[in-house]
Amino acid sequence: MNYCLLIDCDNFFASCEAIFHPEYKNKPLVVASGKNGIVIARSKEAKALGIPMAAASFKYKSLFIKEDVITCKTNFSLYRDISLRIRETVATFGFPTFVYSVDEMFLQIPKEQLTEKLLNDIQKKIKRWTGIDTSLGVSTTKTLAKVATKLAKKIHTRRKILIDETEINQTLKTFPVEDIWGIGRNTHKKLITYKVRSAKDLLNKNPEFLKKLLGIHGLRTCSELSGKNAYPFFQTNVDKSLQVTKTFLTEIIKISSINEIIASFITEGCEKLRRINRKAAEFTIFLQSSRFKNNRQYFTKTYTLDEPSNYTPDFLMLKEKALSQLKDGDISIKRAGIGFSFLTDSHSTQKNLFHPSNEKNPQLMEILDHINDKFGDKTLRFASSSKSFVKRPSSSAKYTTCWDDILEIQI
DNA sequence: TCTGGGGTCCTAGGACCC
DNA sequence: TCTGGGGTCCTAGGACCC
Repeated sequence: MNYCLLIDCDNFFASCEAIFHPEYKNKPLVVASGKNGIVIARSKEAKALGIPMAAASFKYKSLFIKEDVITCKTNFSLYRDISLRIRETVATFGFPTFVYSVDEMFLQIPKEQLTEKLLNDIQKKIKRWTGIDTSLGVSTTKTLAKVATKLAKKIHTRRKILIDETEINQTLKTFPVEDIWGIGRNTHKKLITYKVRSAKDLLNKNPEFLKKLLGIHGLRTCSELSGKNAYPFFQTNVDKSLQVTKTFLTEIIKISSINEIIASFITEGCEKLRRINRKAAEFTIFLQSSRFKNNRQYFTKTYTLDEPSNYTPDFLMLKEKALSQLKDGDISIKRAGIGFSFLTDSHSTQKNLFHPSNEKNPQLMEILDHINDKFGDKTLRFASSSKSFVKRPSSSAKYTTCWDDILEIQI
């Protein structure tokens, strides 16, 4: 029998920013999603100042100034790379591992091998090899391991083994239902009307009621809370869809501008597809007006391709088709994006019998990717895509993934 | 004035078939 | 006037996660 260990990186994005800036240590720091974006990560000190998650940063500007809060713009290539290093570090312990997100992973630990010392060793090694602090929670199911991790974050060791049945029971009595993994805002609202406030209250409801109110999710959550695994340890790790979306600083009404922007998204998305050796059979373009205003407008077009593709011009053509239906001012666009779905392996794609593909030159894309890899993004680009459609506030350097950004130190 | 950007899975209802 | 029943598949939208 195995236990389930969840490793959760503390304040992950904020901690990543601090790795290469010792002067950021023990200072309030937030990572925001753009110039006026929302706060998506906070250091311990920033949390203590009462800055909530997902706060619109412009609303907290004066607090940021008053308290000397360091604000960083997201630097995902850095976070991804640090995440990869953490995985490599954890792999040295040799337990089956399922990576759940950029800052969380589950490990299967055989019952007889679980000790406080093991957990301590894992934490220490990750800290030493990557500079990141972690919280560890152990229990019998993933959902309970999540509960344990929540508890761990309140303990100074940041470790919690929650396997004793009586203790689990006691814990669930006071564990807020909205903190359970899988219970979101909407479900919480529903549950409150039935006076379900703690995890235990949820467990006490009968299955038929739960199925009706929350669907299959509710049943699974309950089963996990009672110690029965409802999710396989290894879940699919293959991407099923891929998106590129952006929210703009100001609204866009000119179709020619949106044309360029979507073309850039397509270029970026197709590069991603080729990097992960995937082709898409379905393609979506969407444009949206601001979600904070009345009269929300949407424009969505989905195309099914005759044959899966990751050849940029295929999608640029579909974009022409979609956007030709619009004229300036039809919609004031605050957010736009594209999505690829029904991804298949690019080496074994199904050909279409009735629409034989015109011979595309995959080498062309290979060369393009190669040149851009070597000489930097957008060295070579399609004329229809804009070179840079937003002035990006600068992120921290790509310390670990870009030769030009490698840190120089004097000793 | 300014409010990420990715993902996954499930469900209800319509279309369609025999 | 009266017009079945059971099944599958597809899709949009909703809920959740980080």
